[in-house]
Amino acid sequence: MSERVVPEPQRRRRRPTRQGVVLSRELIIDTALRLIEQHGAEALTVRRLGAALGADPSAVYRYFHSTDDLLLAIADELIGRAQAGWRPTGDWRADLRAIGLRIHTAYLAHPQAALLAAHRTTGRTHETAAVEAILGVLRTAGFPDPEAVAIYHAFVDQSLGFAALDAAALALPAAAAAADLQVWQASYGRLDAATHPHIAATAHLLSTDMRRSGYPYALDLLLDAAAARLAGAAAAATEKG
Amino acid sequence: MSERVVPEPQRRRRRPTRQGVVLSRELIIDTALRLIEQHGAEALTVRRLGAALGADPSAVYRYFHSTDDLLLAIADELIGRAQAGWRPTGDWRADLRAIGLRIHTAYLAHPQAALLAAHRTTGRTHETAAVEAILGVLRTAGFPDPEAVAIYHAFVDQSLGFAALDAAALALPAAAAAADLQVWQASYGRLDAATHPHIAATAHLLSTDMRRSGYPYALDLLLDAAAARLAGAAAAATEKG
DNA sequence: TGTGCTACGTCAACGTCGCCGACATAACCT
DNA sequence: AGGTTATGTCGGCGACGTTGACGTAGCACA
Repeated sequence: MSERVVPEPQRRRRRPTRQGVVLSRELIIDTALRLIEQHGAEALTVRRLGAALGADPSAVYRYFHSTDDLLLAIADELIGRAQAGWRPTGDWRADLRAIGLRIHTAYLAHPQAALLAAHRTTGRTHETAAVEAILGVLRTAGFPDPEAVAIYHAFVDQSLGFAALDAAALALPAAAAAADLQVWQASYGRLDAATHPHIAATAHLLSTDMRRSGYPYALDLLLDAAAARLAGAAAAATEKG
Repeated sequence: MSERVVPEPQRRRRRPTRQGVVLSRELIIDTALRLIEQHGAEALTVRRLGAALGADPSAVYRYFHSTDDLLLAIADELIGRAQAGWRPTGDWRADLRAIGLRIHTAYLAHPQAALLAAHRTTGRTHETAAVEAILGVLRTAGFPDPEAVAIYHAFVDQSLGFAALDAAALALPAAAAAADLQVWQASYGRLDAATHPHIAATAHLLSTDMRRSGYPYALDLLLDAAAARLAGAAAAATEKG
């Protein structure tokens, strides 16, 4: 086989499939995303994708080297969607909060792809744009460079980490996901107060709280701490100068 | 079939396999961890596990209902190793910091397994013990229950999220990992100051900072914010009472 | 020491998966 | 109009998780 995939710009012969569909990378990515969205993460198999497209499953390999290649392409699409239309307001805290929540929700909209995407450094245009935007918010807010970089690092990795964690939970097969949720009511709700007093005292709070993502609260904690450090840096500068 | 698995305490007939190995849940878990460690996460299949054990693959189903069941057992084992030997000191902040770092390092010791396990709720003994310990630290420190639960949630998911993220980086094939690191020097180091002023101004800081995990710093930020909220709650209580 | 029960290791098989080599044909170029 | 070749289709390979049936070896009890 050696090279089955032809780069998109060189494609010229758009032969329709037996069922009359004209394939393209874009169409395949959109169809894959729709498949994940409608029928769950485990529905994305090459055979099912072929069926959904109205083409032989192996036709997908004319456009992507492997399913991993396809998933990375989907991931790249997600990064673009997360950033689309964002503009800074000048309020650093509100801006960072908005960016964080955007990343989180964009990834969670397509958990399967998020799992693969979250931990890679691509260096591509969408990524560099995001890095520049976040650093810009921090530096114009008045954070000294070393602090700005450290907070940038913590902020981004926390966002991606939570996104990956929450995406993974969503990407679970339905049965496993239900079981995981059930644990908080079943197991933790019935633990003996003698052996596990703290869990017993807060079981009702736990079972409702663990249903939601912990990200928004964690994000607020991070922004709180950052604000405190900014105030500290400003005070030190005033005192000194 | 209905029930193939016999609970561990009721096992009595320890028949060796054809190759002379005496199976047990513990042996299977250890072997699975070793398999993942040596040959990557994708090497954990029932067939390969059987081969590594010196037993028929289906023998695994005498000890675990499914591969997911096995995975949960592995996850709980990792939690157990993280907590092994930990004792509270009475200083809530130091205690939480120690637990967080323990979780992080325990998962990073088995990056491939961490990737599979970090996002599961097991409800098993090691996990409940860890939950009880963390909640205990927070509640005896004086956090009101709702706040204790919220901070618990943020703390745990932050630890697991970073663990998963950093584990993923460690688990990458050597070539891909090197490429990812290189990006920070190559791509980001050469961006034009006109189009990306903030990155250009901090490129040297970025390339050194992104080499390390952002977790310790993010953890400190979280603890800072928690301490501030505890102080606020204490002040409100004093004022009121 | 012998006998019966059954836990547990083994075997073969099912349906699914990703992926690939070979083939056929329609779209384009000249 | 004819040749080239990109691209859709077909059949099949090896691996996957999982299961039902089978046999045998270990234990309990005599």
